Amino acid sequence: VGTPPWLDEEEARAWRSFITAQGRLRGRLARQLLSDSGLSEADYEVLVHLSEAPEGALRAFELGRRSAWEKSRLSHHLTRMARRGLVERQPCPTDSRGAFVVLTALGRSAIEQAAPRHVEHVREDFVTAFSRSGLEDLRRLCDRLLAHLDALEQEEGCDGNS
Amino acid sequence: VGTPPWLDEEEARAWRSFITAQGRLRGRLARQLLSDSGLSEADYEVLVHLSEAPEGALRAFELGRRSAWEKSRLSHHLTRMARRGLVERQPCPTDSRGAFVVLTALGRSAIEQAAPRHVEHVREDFVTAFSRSGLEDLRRLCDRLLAHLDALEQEEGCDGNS
DNA sequence: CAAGATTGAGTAGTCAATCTTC
DNA sequence: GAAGATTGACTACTCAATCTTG
Repeated sequence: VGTPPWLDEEEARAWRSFITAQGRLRGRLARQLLSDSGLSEADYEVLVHLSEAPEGALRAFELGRRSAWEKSRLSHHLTRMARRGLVERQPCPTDSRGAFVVLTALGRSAIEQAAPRHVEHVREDFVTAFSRSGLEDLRRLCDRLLAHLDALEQEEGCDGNS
Repeated sequence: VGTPPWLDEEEARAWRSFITAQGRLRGRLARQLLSDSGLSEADYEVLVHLSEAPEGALRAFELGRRSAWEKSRLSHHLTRMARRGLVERQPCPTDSRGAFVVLTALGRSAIEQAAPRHVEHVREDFVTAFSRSGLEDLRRLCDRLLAHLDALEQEEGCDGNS
C-alpha cells in the first residue's frame, strides 16, 4: 500500500490552522511595524542582525546566512536600504571579493526606536495568547517540525550524487 | 508597572521557532508545488476555491473573502491567471457591478493534476513530523492563536467610532 | 455615498546571467 | 573552477485613485 491519498479530518484541520494562524499573525505584525516605524519585516531583520554584530558590521554572506535569504534578494534589499540611508556598503580589506554591510547612525536609531514597540506587539499578538506551558508546547512542536525539515533536506543533499 | 519590556528566553524561543518553522515549510512546499505543477501558492489557492464551488464559478468578492486577500491583489492575480487560460471572467447577470470568476477546462485539469502531489508533500513535510496527539496539540494551539487575533481585531473594530 | 471591481505606480522577490577574486 | 557579490528582466503585492452600478 502507498500512503493514503488525502489528509483526514484532523490532519487537514491542523494544516489549515497552522497556515492561517501564521499568515494572520505575520500580516498583523508587519502592518503594525510598518505604521509604527516605517520599517518592513525585511528591513527589521537586517537591522537586528547588524545591530547585534560588533561595530554594527557584517559580511554580506554572513547576513545572508543568518536571515536565510537568497543572495540576490539580499543584494537588492541592501541597495534599497542604502538608498534610504539605513546601511552602507564597505569593501572588505582581507578579501577583495567581499563586502561589509555597516549600520549607519540613522539605521541604528531606527532599530532602537522600532524594537521596543515591535516586541510589545509580539507580546500582545502572540505571547499573551498562550499560557506558559502552551508556549512551551508550541515551541517543542515547531522545533520538531524544524528537525523534520532538516532531516528531509539532509536526505536530498546526498541524492543523486556519486 | 507596565508589561515587562523584553521577551524572556522561553517566549523568544517560542516566537522564533514558530516563525522560522512556518517560513521553511511554506518555502519548501511552494517550491515543490511550482516545480511539480507550475502553480504558485496563490494560483493553487484560487483554483482550490473555484474547484470546490458549484459549476467552478464564484463571485470575485466571494473568492476574496475566502482567501482573505486584498481585492486589488485578487484582481491582478486573476488577470494573470486569465492570461494563462486558467480562469475566465464573466459578467454577473443579477448585479451588473459584479464579476464571476470561472474555472476553465485547463484550470480544472491543472488543479486535478496538482492536488494529489501537493497533498502528498504536505503529508511528507508537515503531517509526518508529528504524532497524532502532537498534531492535535498543534491544531489546538493555532486555533487558540486565531481566536486571540479575532478578539484583538474585534476590539479595534469598535475603537474610536461614534 | 457604499459596494464591487479594476488600474497604475511603486516596491519586493526570484531566477539566470555576469563579474571579480580566491 | 568555485565563492562572494551584483545586475536585469520578470513576476508579484500594496496603496491610492478610479470607474460603475446599487
